This record gives sequence, structure tokens and C-alpha cells, in this order.
Amino acid sequence: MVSHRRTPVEPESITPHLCSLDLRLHILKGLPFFAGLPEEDIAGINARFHERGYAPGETIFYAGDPVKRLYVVASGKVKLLRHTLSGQDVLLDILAPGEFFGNLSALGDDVYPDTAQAQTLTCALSIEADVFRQIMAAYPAVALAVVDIMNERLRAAHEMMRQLSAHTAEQRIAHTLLKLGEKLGQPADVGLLIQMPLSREDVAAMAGATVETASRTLSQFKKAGLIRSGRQWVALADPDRLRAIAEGDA
Amino acid sequence: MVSHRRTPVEPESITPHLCSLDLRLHILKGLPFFAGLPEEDIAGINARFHERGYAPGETIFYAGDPVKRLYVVASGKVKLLRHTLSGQDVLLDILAPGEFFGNLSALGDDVYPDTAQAQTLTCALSIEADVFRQIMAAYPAVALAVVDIMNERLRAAHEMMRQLSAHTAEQRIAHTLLKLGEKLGQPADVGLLIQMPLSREDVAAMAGATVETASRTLSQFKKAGLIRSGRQWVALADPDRLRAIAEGDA
DNA sequence: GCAATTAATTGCGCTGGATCATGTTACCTG
DNA sequence: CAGGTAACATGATCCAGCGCAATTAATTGC
Repeated sequence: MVSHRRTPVEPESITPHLCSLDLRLHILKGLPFFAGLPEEDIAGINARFHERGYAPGETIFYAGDPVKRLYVVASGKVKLLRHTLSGQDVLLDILAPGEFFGNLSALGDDVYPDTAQAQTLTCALSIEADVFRQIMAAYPAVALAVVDIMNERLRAAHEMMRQLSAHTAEQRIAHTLLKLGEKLGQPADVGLLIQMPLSREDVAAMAGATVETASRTLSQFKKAGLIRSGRQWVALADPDRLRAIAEGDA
Repeated sequence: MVSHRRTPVEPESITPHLCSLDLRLHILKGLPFFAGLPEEDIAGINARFHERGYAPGETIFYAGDPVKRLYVVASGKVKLLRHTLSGQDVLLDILAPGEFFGNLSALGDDVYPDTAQAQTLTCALSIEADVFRQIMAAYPAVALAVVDIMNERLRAAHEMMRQLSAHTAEQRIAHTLLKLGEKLGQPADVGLLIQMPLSREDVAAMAGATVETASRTLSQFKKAGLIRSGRQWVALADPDRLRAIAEGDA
């Protein structure tokens, strides 16, 4: 369905019903934690996954839902939200194709601490958490790769803790934009385009600020020529200066 | 050497040179990730570890040091500090006996993002990170246990991100005291005593506040009968009310 | 026992950013 | 095409908590 929205962000082109067995195999082969596994083993693993498409804005699971499955983004983007009592969510991460989410916990009674929501048209694969644990037990290389991914996520979370403790809102917003540019950025005429619909609310939730503060700061960045932006999109026009702001050198 | 300090916190009694082979074996047997391994396998693993004693305040490794080893606390307490440009550290975690720290990373060129420092007289075991990865590859149960620990740490870090984004300093300080009570608390006449030297600076660094704010808040808690405290110690006298404050019900 | 030092406490002024409100603009839908 | 809505931008006000400083109390070392 054609949108009139003027945005440089290209929509996800795959429709949910095209999340085929071939796509699944392709995605699973590309996952860092299945790298190096024999193709026939990956095919066997593929058989244990389910897939499902989600519309933009659709919730994959809610915080408080019992943990049953581990998910992998096959296509699209997924956001992980932690709720606060004040109703202002914290946006913990934006997940791109190949990344897993959901809980790996061995505990039977556990619940998801976060809500997962499709930011774009998304296809996600899922597998029972217990089965995934069996795969990790059968293939130590998978478990080691998961350890590495968890390690990197913990490092990023600790960095965010440092930012929230000691950096200004402007620094955090600059940092957030840079991280999004690193992960989702595509070179375009407008600069390094963050290739995903991105509202001021999203930026605020990632940077630990309010929408008004995010809006003011993005307007200043725009006026200063650091970014280009419109509704639901941002492109980095001067990453070096943004980096200087994020690091407190400006 | 006798101290005049009036504190209910008992010092660590072990001296570094008493970090014996037997203690090591005892500690390794008790580690969650070696649970279930045959005793002779643990003995073989024990041979790969080194141990070293650290005085209170001594640095185990600095942020920026190249990653070489994985550490385990055998006795005492270790704090993990992330530095900020303003000189005010973020205290990411206090590690108790049985907990690992250092980097598990596969990357050859990586450095520690944090500084590890003995909070008390401490004995720490260490092993080459590569060797530990070999152990994880050889024993999937070890890798799975490490995944579970990383999972729990990530959850705690995300919770702290939420607190730093949306909670007041008073709520965060109450939460910090409760977490320390859960982890290091021992019932005593003064209440649930956090059995570790704990300065106002430590509480501030864990709660994302300044020393002055932490001191004001602890003074208020003390006057309200929620805690008992003195120099370098805190005991929880009314955890239920602290919980109410931490959760924003008060 | 005492001087020096450290850690904690308390006071005061300032400000970043939250809160609340309103205005503007782009987009959607009938 | 027009009315309505959502997203963004901006203004005004307020305050939590920081920064700085002074004071007090506990501890250390001689």
C-alpha cells in the first residue's frame, strides 16, 4: 500500500508470507553462532525453528509473558522495551537480522523482563528455549558464540550505565545517533541514513531523556548541520562532530 | 594490626598466603559453572588456575589493560569500576566468592573496559582466557552455566539502565542498599549488615549519584530508622520500607 | 594523648532537563 | 480537497540534584 510519507528510509520489502524455508536456511547459515556448523546440521536445526511475520508496531511478546521461546530476527528490525512506572519506556536495543532475543534462561518459571516489538515489517524465527539449550550442549561452538554475544551486550549495557550516570542529555543523544549509524547506517545523499523509521520518542527512549529534550536537541543538531532529519528519519551529516559532542570535547 | 575503627563489619580473615591448593579446589568445586563435573576433571582444571592475594584497595587490573586472563573471586570482595571523564567512577558490580570477572572475549586485541579492585583482603584465581574457552568447548555444561550467569548480569544491567533513566536518586540508593543486602547481607544486632566496608562514595558510584547526595539520603534513611550506619558500614534496619521507597510507593 | 588526616555531614546557590502547555507542520483518511 | 490526527517544535516554569564550600566527627599515626 503506497504511503505518501516523504522519507528517505526505505520500507522493509519482504512481506510476512515470504518468510520461506529457504529464507530461514539462509538466515540460519548467516547467524554468527551457527557459523562453522556443517550444512546438514544446520538443516536439522532449521527444522526445529518456526517462523512468523509481524506488522510494524506489532508486539512479539510482552514483558511478564512466560519464557518459552528464543527468537531470531530474520528480516526487519525489532525493539526491546523495558517499561517504567511512569509510562516512559527505556529502549534497550534495536535488533537487526541475525540477532537473537527472548530469554535463554534455564529457569522454568521465568518471564520476559522486556517487551519485544516489531519496528518494521519483520520476520522472526523462534525455537523452544530448551531445544536451543540442547543445541548449545551438542555444539559447544554455538555456546561459545552466544557467550561472545552476551559479553558484547553486557559491555554495551555497562557503557550505557556510565552514560546515564555521568553524561548530559545532549551527549547521550549524540552517542545514541552514532550507535544507530554504526548498526543501521547506509550511505545516502542525505548522509549516513539510519535505515529504519525512527521517531523522536525512540531516540528519547534510547538516550534516557524525554521527547521534548530529544526534539530540542535534534533541532539544534539539524540547525548546526550535524544531521538531516524529518518525520521518522534521521541521517548523520557530520559524524565526527557528533562524536566530539558525545565524548565531551566540544 | 589492630584497628581502632568502630564497625560491625568483620574484616576478611584469610591472608593472601593462605590461598592454598585446597582452598582453590574447594572454591572451584563450588563454582556454579563447574557444578556437575567429575572431581578428577575439576582437579585437572584446578591445575590450570593460578592464585594471587590482593590487599584492600589493590588493583587487580586496570581498564585498558590487554585481556589475558579470566578471574574468579576465591575469597574477599572485588569491585568493578568503569571510569568517566569527570573522574567519578561508576561501580558496576561487587563480586563475591565464586564469581568470575575479566573478559571472556575471543578477540585477541581486546582490552578490559573496567578496572577490578579488591575491596577487601582478597584471593583471586585466574586462568588464561583461551584455556577457559577450551574448558567451555570441552564441557558444554560449563558454557551453558556461563550463558546463564551472563544472562542474569545483562538483566541486572538493563534494570539499572531503567533506574538511571526514570528513578530518583533516593529510589536508586534504596535499591542499591537492598541489592547489597541481598548479596552480602548477614543478620546482626544492627539489622541486615552489609558485610563489607562500604563508603558513601561506593553507594554513590553504584546508584549513579554524587557523594553528597548519597550522604544526604543515607542520613535521612538513618533518621527515619530505615538503616543503621557509621563510617564504612551500613545495616538495613527496615528492608520493607526501603523496598517501598525503591519502588516508588512511599 | 594529640595533631593531622580522612570521611561524613550539611548549607547554599545554580542549572539541566523534566513537566506542562501550546503552536506548527506533515501526513492520513474519507 | 479538507478535516482530523500524529509528530515535531518551542515556550514557560519548576525542582532534583549537582557543584562547591565549610563544618563536624571519627580515625590514624606518632
